[in-house]
Amino acid sequence: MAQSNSDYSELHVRVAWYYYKAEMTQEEIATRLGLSRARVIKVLDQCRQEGVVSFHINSPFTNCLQLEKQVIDRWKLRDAFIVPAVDPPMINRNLGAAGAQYIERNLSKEETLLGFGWGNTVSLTLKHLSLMDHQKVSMVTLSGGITAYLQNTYREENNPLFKFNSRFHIIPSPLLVSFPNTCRLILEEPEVARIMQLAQLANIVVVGIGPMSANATFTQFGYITSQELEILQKQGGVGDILGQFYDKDGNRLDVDFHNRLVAVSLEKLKTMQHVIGVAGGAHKVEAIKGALRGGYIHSLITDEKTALELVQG
Amino acid sequence: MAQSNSDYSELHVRVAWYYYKAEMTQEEIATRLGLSRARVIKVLDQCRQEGVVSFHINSPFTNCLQLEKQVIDRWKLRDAFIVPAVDPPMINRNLGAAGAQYIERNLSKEETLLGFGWGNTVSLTLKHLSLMDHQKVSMVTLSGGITAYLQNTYREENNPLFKFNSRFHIIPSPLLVSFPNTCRLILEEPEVARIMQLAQLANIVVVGIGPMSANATFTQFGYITSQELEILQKQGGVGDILGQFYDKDGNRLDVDFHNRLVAVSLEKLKTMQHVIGVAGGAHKVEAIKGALRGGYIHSLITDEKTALELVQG
DNA sequence: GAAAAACCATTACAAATGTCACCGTCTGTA
DNA sequence: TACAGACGGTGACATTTGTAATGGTTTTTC
Repeated sequence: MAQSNSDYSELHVRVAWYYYKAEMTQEEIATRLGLSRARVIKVLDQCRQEGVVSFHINSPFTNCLQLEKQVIDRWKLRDAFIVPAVDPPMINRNLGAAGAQYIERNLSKEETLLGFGWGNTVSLTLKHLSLMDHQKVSMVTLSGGITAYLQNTYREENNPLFKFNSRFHIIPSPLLVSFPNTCRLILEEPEVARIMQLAQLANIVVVGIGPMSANATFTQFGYITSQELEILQKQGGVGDILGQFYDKDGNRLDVDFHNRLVAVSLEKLKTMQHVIGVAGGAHKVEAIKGALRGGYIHSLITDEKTALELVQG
Repeated sequence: MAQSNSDYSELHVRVAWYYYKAEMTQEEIATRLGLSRARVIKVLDQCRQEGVVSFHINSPFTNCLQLEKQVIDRWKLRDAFIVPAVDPPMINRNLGAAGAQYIERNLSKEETLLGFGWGNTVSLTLKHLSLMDHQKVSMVTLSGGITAYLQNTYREENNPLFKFNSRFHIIPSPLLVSFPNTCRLILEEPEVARIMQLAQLANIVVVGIGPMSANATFTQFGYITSQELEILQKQGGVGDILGQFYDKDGNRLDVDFHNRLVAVSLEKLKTMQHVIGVAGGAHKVEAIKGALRGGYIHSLITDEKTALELVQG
């Protein structure tokens, strides 16, 4: 019954099924399959990690729906998905799970192209996405800086890039380069230009929203020095999307290093089909408001606490 | 934050989210929400029961896929979904879970009409279907005999009939009546005829396959006496779909009580868009083979063990 | 072909989860 | 007012799940 090459996931699917669908205990499963209980535990762990099993929370009537409505109305959004708040260290994990569930349920049967922005939350969303064996999904990045997508993965096989049968199109370049000139040249490279054009066709785009602070992923990655950060703040910057900073009204700042970024421009982002912002946490509220005022995102995924601040502000 | 009337599910969604997505322990959840741990356990139970949370098993590469292919080829099916086998008493539960997951993943974004046949497995499928708040789903029955759909539910609010925002169209009649004449009159009733016509439009139809034995749900419900059963067996009957018996080649038997059934006929079933049979267990193998030979179903959902018998036979 | 690494069973223990019996509170009813 | 019944908290206990240490076996690597 076991198959040579597919043994690995064969076992995983089987264990996951027995545990989550047939509601057998781990001990029963171990006995039945001739494994140690410890092994069953490990396999189940991997199943959750790698999306062999995924949990969906369906609210039949209302949950944060009340709040969702308020946020949608107040900010003229297309859609909002608001999930229960968790404590700070876990916020991004939580939002990643939220983003993934949102995407999964909004995936149509048709061929879909998913666009992904840069950042920790986005990367976590990617991580939580379950392998969708039966769906035709391709993915494309909206910026350079591939490493950021990989930071939250454990091993190679567990890499989101491999989760999809279909293509993963990555802009082959760093996110930020040293000279505007280099940047221009990279953007003109056919291989790069091709992917950025492809990105325009994405059906769903997920972007993170970066706050204006020293502990933002963006600054922590060393893309911005603390002096530069100060300058940006002086110019009224409140946050960034795809590395591009804007003020509280959402106007893109006119700063040097925007010319050194390899990323889809905010202008182009505005023309895309469905841009979803995933962000939350007290320190991001101003950044989110700016993004909303700038009209860069159509839908917002966030947590309760943040959402409350967005409607009360 | 809590809302008067929606308190009930509000809490449920919150607890489920914290447990399954944020991976908090029950104790943490209890503390955070000011509940007893026992309560959290109960709420989680209800969440699983009522589909507030649902588990999906996604096989990235292969699982029983090998077998699925074989079954599809051998019987010229459109699709097959084969899940790990469990021990006899749990078979139907398992198949119900399988049926539900299959439907959920095959639901398109568009308005969908689901048709449901009669029987225990079908009823369990219905029970496992998660409330799909964002999907437009209507349901329609293919036969009389409403009670069968309710046998596996616990309380009123937990009733599948209420799971769907949208309409649930039920043929208002018993499954079997005493005289062919009564039957004819019922079928001519506009209210009945209307729904049976509607059923023709179903995008997906799920039917059970009944075996030819005294402990089949059909006989246990008292629709058939043991003498009648014997007669049917003598005539070559191997199983039934929607109360209609057929022989091993799938030819519908010519027996009296088919004229007393309020159900979509097998002939009409054959013209439907996508008919899915859900059935498994050693005692059903012959019935399933008959159904396959008769061409009554396009796709089959079953378990490994049964599938093996189907390809080896 | 030997050392290193990966894998897995086993065991014992710790933590989380599930069950139960008991109790108080609140609500509707006679 | 009294009483029944639903609900939910509490604490003891049983079961299940998770973790870590040990040791044997297989696979990889040089």
